[in-house]
Amino acid sequence: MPAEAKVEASTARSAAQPDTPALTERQEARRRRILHASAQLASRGGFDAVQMREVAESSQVALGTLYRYFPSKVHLLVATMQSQLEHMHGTLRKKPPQGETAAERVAETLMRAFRALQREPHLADAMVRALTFADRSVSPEVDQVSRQTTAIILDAMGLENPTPDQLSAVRVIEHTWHSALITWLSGRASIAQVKIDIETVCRLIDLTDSASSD
Amino acid sequence: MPAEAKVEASTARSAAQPDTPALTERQEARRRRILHASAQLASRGGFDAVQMREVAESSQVALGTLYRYFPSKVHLLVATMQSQLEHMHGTLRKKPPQGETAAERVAETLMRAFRALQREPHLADAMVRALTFADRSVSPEVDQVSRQTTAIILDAMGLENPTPDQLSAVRVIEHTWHSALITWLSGRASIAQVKIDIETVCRLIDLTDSASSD
DNA sequence: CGGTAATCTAGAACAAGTTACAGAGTTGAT
DNA sequence: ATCAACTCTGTAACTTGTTCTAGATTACCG
Repeated sequence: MPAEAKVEASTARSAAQPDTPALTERQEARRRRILHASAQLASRGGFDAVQMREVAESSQVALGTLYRYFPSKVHLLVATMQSQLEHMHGTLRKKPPQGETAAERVAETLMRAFRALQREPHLADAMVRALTFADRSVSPEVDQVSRQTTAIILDAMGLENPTPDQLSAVRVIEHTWHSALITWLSGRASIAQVKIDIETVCRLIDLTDSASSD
Repeated sequence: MPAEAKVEASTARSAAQPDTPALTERQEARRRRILHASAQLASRGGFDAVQMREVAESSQVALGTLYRYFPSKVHLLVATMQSQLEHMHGTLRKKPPQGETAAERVAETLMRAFRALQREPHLADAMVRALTFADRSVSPEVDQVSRQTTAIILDAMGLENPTPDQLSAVRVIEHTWHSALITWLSGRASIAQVKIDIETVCRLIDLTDSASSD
């Protein structure tokens, strides 16, 4: 039998990954420390500043243990993004967007998220770069992030049963969102530019606004 | 004075970067060998298979020289993408798309490019991953790729003087194109999915089809 | 309590990107 | 032909992500 008493954690993570082997309290604590250290280092210097040895030291964990929890730097940063996304989804829920149309509400929501990212541009850099650099071995985790993002957008649209067309539009919005962030982070597009791109792509929603949910 | 007689090359590259110090024939040859080796290795195993030491060896160039020509692996792969893009733009010019509307023609063009990438998925992986992973130090080169892509799309639309709205739509299409490629490369989206996303985003063009060029 | 299986730690070792450097090779000018 | 300036080569060193290993800890079970 394994070490450290297993405890059923009721976090979003265990809910999302029911096959996860269930962690001890101390293990949960370690995991939190690691993610915290990761976010902290990322906030300073972005992707490059998140160095595995430093994360391990900051979180009081041996390097090998860090790799047991997160099998690669990209896994770690994608998990960091998951945790930040959950936080943001919670925040967004509290103040739903005010726009008249679904397109306006989605654009408003994404701009709100964008402003949050602007407050920690280095952290944003680390998370987004990891997300787009992730290879197949990180697919499940990246997919989880994608689902979370989709949920946020659908929330903003106020839809229960989106049509396939609407889901396509949402996917395109996500594509634009990620790629626009990258162009901003690498200094090739201004904040204003990103705003325009988001507003532009959100018009797609109106194209599918007729047929809709229950 | 420097070594090796300077020769004014009339390639797309020197035309695009007039500040480039102009290369010797032998230097042009080295550069070509390097790009060729890069593409070859990428075609095998994707991003990870492009190892700087191997590229240097394959192209009969010392490691230091490789770094003089391309200051990082990402620079190298972005340059590889530039060269591939030029080739593709040439190919596409020869057979313009047949669609009735601008949206159809753009979608057709991108799908043609997509099919080309499918023939060398590893190469596509290396180039696209490099492109989205590039940091600020590669901005000029990435921007060049972006301009080239924009040119291809505008060609397909058949526009001379695009409106700001249309340029926004084109940017969003590019965002979707890059991000959709990534989801495909990382196995999170099927080919069919990418097709749908491209077709979906191309509808944006119709939204701006009224006001247009001469 | 004692045993055992899994986990954790500390540190070495390895891999690949990047940098540094000494010496040889080119090139254009004089 | 010689020189100065630049470039190229070959190689070692350094950095950081990743893997490996031996020994200490922890948790559970009887």
